[in-house]
Amino acid sequence: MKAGSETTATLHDVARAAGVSIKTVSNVINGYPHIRPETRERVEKAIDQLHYQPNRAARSLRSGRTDMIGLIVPDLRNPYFAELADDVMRAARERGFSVLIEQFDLDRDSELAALRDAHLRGLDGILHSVLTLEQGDAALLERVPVPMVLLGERLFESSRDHVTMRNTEGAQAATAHLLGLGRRRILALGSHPSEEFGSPGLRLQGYADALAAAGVPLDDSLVVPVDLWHRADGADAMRAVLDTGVQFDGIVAFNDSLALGALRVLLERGVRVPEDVAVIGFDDLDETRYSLPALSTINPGRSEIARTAVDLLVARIGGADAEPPREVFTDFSLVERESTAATR
Amino acid sequence: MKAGSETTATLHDVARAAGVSIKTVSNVINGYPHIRPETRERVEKAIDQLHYQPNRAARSLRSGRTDMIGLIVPDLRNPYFAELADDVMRAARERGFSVLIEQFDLDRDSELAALRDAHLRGLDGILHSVLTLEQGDAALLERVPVPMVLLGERLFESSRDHVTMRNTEGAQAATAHLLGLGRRRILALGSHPSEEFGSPGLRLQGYADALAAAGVPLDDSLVVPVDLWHRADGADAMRAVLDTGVQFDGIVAFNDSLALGALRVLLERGVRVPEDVAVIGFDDLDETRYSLPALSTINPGRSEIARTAVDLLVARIGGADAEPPREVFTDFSLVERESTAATR
DNA sequence: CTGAAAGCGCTTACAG
DNA sequence: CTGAAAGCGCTTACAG
Repeated sequence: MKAGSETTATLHDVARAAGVSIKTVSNVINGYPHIRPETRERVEKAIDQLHYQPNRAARSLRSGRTDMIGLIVPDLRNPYFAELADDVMRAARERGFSVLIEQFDLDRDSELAALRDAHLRGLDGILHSVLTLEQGDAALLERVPVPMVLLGERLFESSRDHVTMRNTEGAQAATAHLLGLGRRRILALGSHPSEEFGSPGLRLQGYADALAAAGVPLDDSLVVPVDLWHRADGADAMRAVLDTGVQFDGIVAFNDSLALGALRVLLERGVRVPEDVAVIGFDDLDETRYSLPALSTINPGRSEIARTAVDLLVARIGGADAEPPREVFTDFSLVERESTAATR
Repeated sequence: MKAGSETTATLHDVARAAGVSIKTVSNVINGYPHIRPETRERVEKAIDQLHYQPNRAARSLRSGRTDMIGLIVPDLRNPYFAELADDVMRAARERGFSVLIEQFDLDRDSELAALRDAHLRGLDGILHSVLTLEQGDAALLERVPVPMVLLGERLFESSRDHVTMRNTEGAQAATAHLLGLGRRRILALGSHPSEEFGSPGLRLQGYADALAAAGVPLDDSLVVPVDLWHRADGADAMRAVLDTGVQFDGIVAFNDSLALGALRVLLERGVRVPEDVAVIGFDDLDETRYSLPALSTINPGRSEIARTAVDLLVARIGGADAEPPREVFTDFSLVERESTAATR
């Protein structure tokens, strides 16, 4: 054993240096009580001198835990998921977990592949942000060999916990907000006609509910399907709508990216926001504060979603694995900014 | 051994089911040649039936590898780092590695803490996006127990590989572009007066170089310090500049977020872009395509930075650990969009 | 081409 | 309060 050697010290090296058994060193490291102060001190000194850091693979092999959770999300270029990842990492860290992120690229095959990935076996648990999973995939979810919590809309029954916002109520609040400004021809931007459930379907439902409650008939020409919810798609859809000549005085966009894309086109075409058209989005992305005009939006409580999901997962990891799956809805709030300021 | 048992199969279970030794199973899994086809087939069948997945902790303990690399970045709310993380994950995956992301929250203590984190020991290598590290921290970098590649400006000498863009040349190109449009009073937005090196210092140098080359004297009142480079900071700085009454006809913002924040304030105040003021940023964030007007910017070759850094790291992990540290500069390009369109 | 055995570095009953 | 020993599930020389 050379002083200053580059080779990594093990528990045995520390034990030898401190003149105790490896059990005692392990006890000190893992914070067990009932160790004589002078023993503890000697061990800690040896740890410092040798720059000892436990071998995580050995610890995991023995304990069966890795203190890592996986976060499976569509992609981090989408600011919603980047901000979600940030929130999840903060919540996980508070609970003593690191986060391994896996992207899956917006298509179904890629999403399924992520759930079959062998890496899952090396994680204590998985947070999965659902995009295309459906009832037929429930069996696949059962086969994931670790605890798992789903984020986003529950499209199906499964044995897994699940955390989501109140999509329908959020969209209803957004629509009611525009109705309260006196708007009557409100575009619903981002529907997915083929999906009854999932965020698009639920948000469309909320839109319809709000109209019904206000006695405003639903005009199908105001419901605009947009397949992907990126900014470019919102811009494209907005151009198409303007080109048809359909009249409207408000927009409920089903996410902020769509709203921001639409905003850009409206301004480009000389449509004034909010004077001519009031616009509200969904997600409360950081950048909605800085768009021109600043975008009103539904804050889905993303931090709370992250915290709740991590807590549920940690509980499962901690042994609450037999309990029935839980479904948690988080609170949302309406954020009023310039794009829906009163103008009349 | 119950059929359909929930307990996880091990190599021994597979070996027993296939009637071979665990060595043979291991050989099949790790793709060694020279296995009789029928043996391989029997083993593969047993693996399928038992849903066998290797225990990664055991594999790591034995092999000394985890097939995971760490990515240490300031924070994912910043779109630059979210897009970088995306690029790094794609590059890593191609090389067979997963990515564990660690954020460090923009302050020095947090950045240093990330480098001391015990989790590093469980990774095959580290990619670290430098924010505040300086010469005095070189010793700390030596102590990181795994291969490491630094991203971003090299502020100091160390024994680690390093990948960055040509900051000075990029800023020079951006400034020259505005000069080429006939602009003469060009704001430099985002300087850090106390830092001579690092991105802010190098970009300011490029700005100064371009002015000098064009014979335009540098006016200190046009060099605007901005501490943080978030959109809100760009907006605040822009308001402050407009309030002083300083005249200008161009802006070189030291990153896109600053540019986007400034853009918002300019439009709010009725300043026309690019007619009154031409604006160019730095980073080529996805959203610069969709701002109003679309933002010209310097594309730093982020994907190439990510790929290069991952490749260097993988080479170190693969044993090229004795070679002297390499410094790699990636190519940038100037992306012309509406915010610097010719108007005269 | 395949097998028996050692050992990676921990944690955890089991003793004392 | 501390020690000696087993064993987590792999990979890897070493034999044959």
